Amino acid sequence: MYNILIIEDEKPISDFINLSLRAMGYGCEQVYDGEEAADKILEKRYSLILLDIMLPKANGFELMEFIRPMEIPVIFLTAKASVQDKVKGFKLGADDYLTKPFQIEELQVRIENVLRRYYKTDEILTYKDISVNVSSHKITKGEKEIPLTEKEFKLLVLFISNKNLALFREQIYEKVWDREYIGDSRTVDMHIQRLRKKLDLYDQLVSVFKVGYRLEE
Amino acid sequence: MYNILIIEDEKPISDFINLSLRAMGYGCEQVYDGEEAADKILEKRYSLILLDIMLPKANGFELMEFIRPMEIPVIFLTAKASVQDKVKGFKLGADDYLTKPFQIEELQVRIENVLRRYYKTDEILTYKDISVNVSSHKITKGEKEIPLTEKEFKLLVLFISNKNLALFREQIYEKVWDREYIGDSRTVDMHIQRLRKKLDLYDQLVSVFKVGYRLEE
DNA sequence: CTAATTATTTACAAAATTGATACAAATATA
DNA sequence: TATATTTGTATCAATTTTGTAAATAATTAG
Repeated sequence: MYNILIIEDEKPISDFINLSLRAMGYGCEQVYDGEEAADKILEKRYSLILLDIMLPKANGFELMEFIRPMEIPVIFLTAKASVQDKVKGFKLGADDYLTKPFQIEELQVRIENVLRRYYKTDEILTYKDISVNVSSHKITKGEKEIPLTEKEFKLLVLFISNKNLALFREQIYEKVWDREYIGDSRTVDMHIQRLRKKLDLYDQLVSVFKVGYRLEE
Repeated sequence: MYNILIIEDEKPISDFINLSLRAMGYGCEQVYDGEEAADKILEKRYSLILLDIMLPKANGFELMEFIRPMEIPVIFLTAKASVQDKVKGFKLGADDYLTKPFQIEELQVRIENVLRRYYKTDEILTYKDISVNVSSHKITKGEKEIPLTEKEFKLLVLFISNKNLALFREQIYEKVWDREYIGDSRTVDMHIQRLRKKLDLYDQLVSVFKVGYRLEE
C-alpha cells in the first residue's frame, strides 16, 4: 500500500486531495508547513510526496533539496505556472508538475505514472505453476497465457490469497460478486467449475462438503 | 484473545453489545464519544473497532480517518443506511457495515469474518495426535489426513473444546445440529460411532450411561 | 443373576450436495 | 446492429452424507 504525504497549506485543497486519494486506496497524510513536512519525512518513509511550492516556514524549493537525497518521488503542486518555475522544479528533481487548479483525475493519472515509473511493482501472485499478474490481469500457467473472465480472475485471486483456507460459499460470493449472498444458488459452483477446467485445478481446488471450496497447497 | 473497542454513545446499545461480545469470549471496552475513542485508540492496540457514525465530539467518518493509518479493522454501526454513507464508509476503509437495528448474531458473524480476514490465524485444535485445523476444515491424525463429514467435524470440535466433560445428548444435538432436540433418537449415537471409527477413538470417546458422551484426556 | 434398559453395529434408504451439460439472459465487442 | 463472450440458471446424474430401523451386544438396577 502506497503512502502519500500531502504538503499543502490551504486546508480545503489538502483535505480534498486527501479524501480523493484515500478513495483511490492510497494511504495519505497531511501537513501544512515546511517544518512539519520535514519532521514527517524524517520519521516515515513515504512512497510519494505532493508538494506545494508556496508554504509557510520554508518554501517548496528548499524542501525539495531536503527531500532529494532520500529519493522519494515528488509531484509539485502549485499555482505558479511560469516556465522558469517548472524548469527549476525539474532541475531540483521533481518527477512531475501540476498547476492549480487541476482536475483530481489528472492528479490521479500523474500519481499512477510516477509510482509505476518509480516502483514498477506489478503485483504478482503465484500458485504452483500459475502466476497472476494482478495489475495487468494476465494469468499464465507454465509458459502459456490463459485468458480468464472477470469472475474467474477474482475467484482465482481470492483463492490464491487464501490458500488452504476453506472458504464458505457465502464469503466467496460476497467477495467476488460484492453483494449479499441470498442462500442456495449454484453460481459460485459453476464458476469454480470453469476455473478448474481452464487451469486444470480439479485436484487442487477441492470442494468442502456443506461449506464451500478450498485451494490446497 | 481479541480486544474490541465499542464506540457508541447510546449506552443501552453499547452495554448490550458489550455483554453479548463478552459472552462470546471477546475482551471489550466501551467509549461514548469521539475524543474518548481517540484517546483509547492511542493508548492501546485493539483487534477490532465497532464504530457508530453519529457521535458527540467528532463523527464516525472523522474518526475513521484517524483510525485508518493504524490498520485496525473497523465495522461501522449505524442507523444511517444510505448507499452514499456505506460507500463513504468503505472508501474510508471500513471493513464492514451494519445497520441498526441488527441481530446480535449478525454482528457476531461479521466480527468473526473480519477478524478472520484480518488476522488469518489458522485456528488449530489438538487432541493427542489429532489436529483439527478449523480454518481449512482439515483433520489429521498423526501424519495422515482423515476426511470427516460436516457433522463429524462439528462433533469433533465440540468434544475437543470440551475435553473431559460429559456432554448430554441434548446438548450435543443442539450444538451440532443447531436445532431443538426432540427426545430419543439414535442420531447422535450413530455419528459418535462414525467418528470413533474414523479416528479410532473407541477408548477415548466414551459413552456415559444415561447421559451422553465424554472425550477423555 | 436376570430382566430391563441402553448402547453399538450393520444395513439401507432418504435427503442433500456437488458435478456436468446445456441453454438462455445479460453484457461486451466489432 | 449483429456477433461473440460472459454469466447465471435449470436440469439431471453421480456422489456423499445423513437418519432410521432392526439386530446384536453391553451395562445397569434390582
